[in-house]
Amino acid sequence: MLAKISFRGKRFVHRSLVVRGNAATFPPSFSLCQRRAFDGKSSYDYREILRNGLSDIRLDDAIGLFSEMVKSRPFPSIIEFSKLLSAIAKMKKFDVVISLGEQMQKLGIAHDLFTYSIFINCFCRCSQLSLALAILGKMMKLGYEPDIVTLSSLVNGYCHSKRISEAVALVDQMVEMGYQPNTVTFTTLIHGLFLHNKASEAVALVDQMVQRGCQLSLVTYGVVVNGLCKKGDIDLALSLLKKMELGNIEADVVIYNTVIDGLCKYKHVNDARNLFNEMENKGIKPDVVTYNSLISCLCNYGRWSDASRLLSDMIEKKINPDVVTFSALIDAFAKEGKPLEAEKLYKEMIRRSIAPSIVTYNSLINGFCMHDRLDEAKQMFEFMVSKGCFPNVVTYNTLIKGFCKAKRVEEGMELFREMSQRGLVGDTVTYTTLIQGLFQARDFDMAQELFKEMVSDGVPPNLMTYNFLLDGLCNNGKLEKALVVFGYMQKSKMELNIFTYSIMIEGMCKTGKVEDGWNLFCSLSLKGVKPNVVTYTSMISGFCSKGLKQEAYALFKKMKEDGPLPNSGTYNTLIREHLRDGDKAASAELIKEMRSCRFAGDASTIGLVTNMLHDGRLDKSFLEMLS
DNA sequence: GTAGGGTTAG
Repeated sequence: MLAKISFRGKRFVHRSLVVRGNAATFPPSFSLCQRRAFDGKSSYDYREILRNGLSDIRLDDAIGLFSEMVKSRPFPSIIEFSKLLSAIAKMKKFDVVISLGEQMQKLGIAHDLFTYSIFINCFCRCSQLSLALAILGKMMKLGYEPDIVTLSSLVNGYCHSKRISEAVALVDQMVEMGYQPNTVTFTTLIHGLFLHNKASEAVALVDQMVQRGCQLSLVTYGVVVNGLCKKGDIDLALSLLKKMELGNIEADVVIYNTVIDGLCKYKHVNDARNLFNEMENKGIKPDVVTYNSLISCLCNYGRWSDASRLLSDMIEKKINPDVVTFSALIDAFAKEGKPLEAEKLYKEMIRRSIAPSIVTYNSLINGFCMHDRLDEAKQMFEFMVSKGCFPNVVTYNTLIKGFCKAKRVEEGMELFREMSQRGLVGDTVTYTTLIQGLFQARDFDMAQELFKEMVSDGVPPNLMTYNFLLDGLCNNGKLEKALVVFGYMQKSKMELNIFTYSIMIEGMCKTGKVEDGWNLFCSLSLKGVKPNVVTYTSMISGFCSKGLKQEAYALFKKMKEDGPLPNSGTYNTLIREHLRDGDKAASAELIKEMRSCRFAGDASTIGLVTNMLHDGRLDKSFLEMLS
């Protein structure tokens, strides 16, 4: 069950262990082997290493140290073991700690309160809460009472095991039993609440902890500011940052980065830049992450020249760009259809010995796909594999989307099969893209087949998947089936959007169920969903098809008063209705209005007018008016 | 010698 750690004994010994003695004459590893060969056991003092502190020790060396410790007789004290274990836990190598603990057990080295506490923490951190609880039971049987530290670890364990209500209950229980939750306990729970999208409870708990006399720490502020930024409450995050600084807790670069990134994500680039200046004025140096947030943000706006300027700026300030910096810029240039610029940046990152990552390659592939250069996309795909960088589900999704968009859905399906052969599992995006592609190619059966496969494979369809399915069914004359799916969607927890309703309204209107369509349209305001231009146009078209010209015109009027702006489709639908009706004056009037909005007659309208010209119902001037 | 957290790219 637990990860086994392979021991490669001597290779793990820390350099400082061998510097003493004949290090000058022998290379380190050689000198060590020599000594081992002499006496068959370690001849250096692990105690000295422990005394000197383990803060900078590497994992390999820590494991080597452990293997030396278990060789010595008598065994080192449990305090010495716990120093080593906690150093490894600080590296977040929790599985290693657990494995070493098991080895101690096998060797008959008894644990104490501290080592048990370390194991409980490690089990909690790697989501093995039940094992943590088992250790707690064992520990209590031995007469050790858990203290606030151990209990806080368990609170963390519940938070990380999606059992937030039990985490809350545990803290309540602790209070009942007379424990005093401290800053760490509260901060852990606040973090858990944010992780479970319970931001308001988290914020309320901050107030409670203050009332209980617990000081907020930099960590507490970090948790809260991050949680607020992630849900878009940037103003509150910003005011907390100010409050923290007024309370004499010194801000660091990371908390500024968090807020700057939040501002970037929620489209306040200028505020982000202002905060950037503010932090510099306060003497907090921005780092590569700060720049990466700003550069990515500018790239997302297509402001690649501003982004490039920031790259020069950071290099000037001797802040080294990394793979994230280059990937963001390469992504922007590739999307913009500037492959030469992207390649220049790619070469520059190689020159700086920065290894491209899968994200870099995926961006390059996406750039080619977006500009219908599928052959080059595939070449890039092969190139990345040749460089030992293996495609992931995003790589395949990008290529599949490219092929579907280029109406080459069979090749998309081929890629889908290939990825399965490589042991990669398609996700919601993969299936959704292919279902859309298949419907577009009018391969209705295969599309529905794939939807079934998606569900049976346990890949959860999302709203987009369902919308494509509804659209496909409606376009295939299967309104009844679409209505069943729609009914299911309404009963589910999914929040349907205007696309869902537009598809259904159009489907109803096109099959003559205009009244049903109208009822659904009227129900939208109750649902708090605003109809868009497509919804209005579908409904207007529905009225027209039933000859309900007045209703159509009334809805058009309402749309102009408080709805979305009519588009070419809206005008053309109404113009055709007037023409069929023989109402030349009204048609001419509407064509004029449409032209003033810079729209022109569409193929369907021009076709109708041409026919009417031939049979003499219209004169030439109509055709001229249309374009 | 034991507990908590926050930032960036597709």
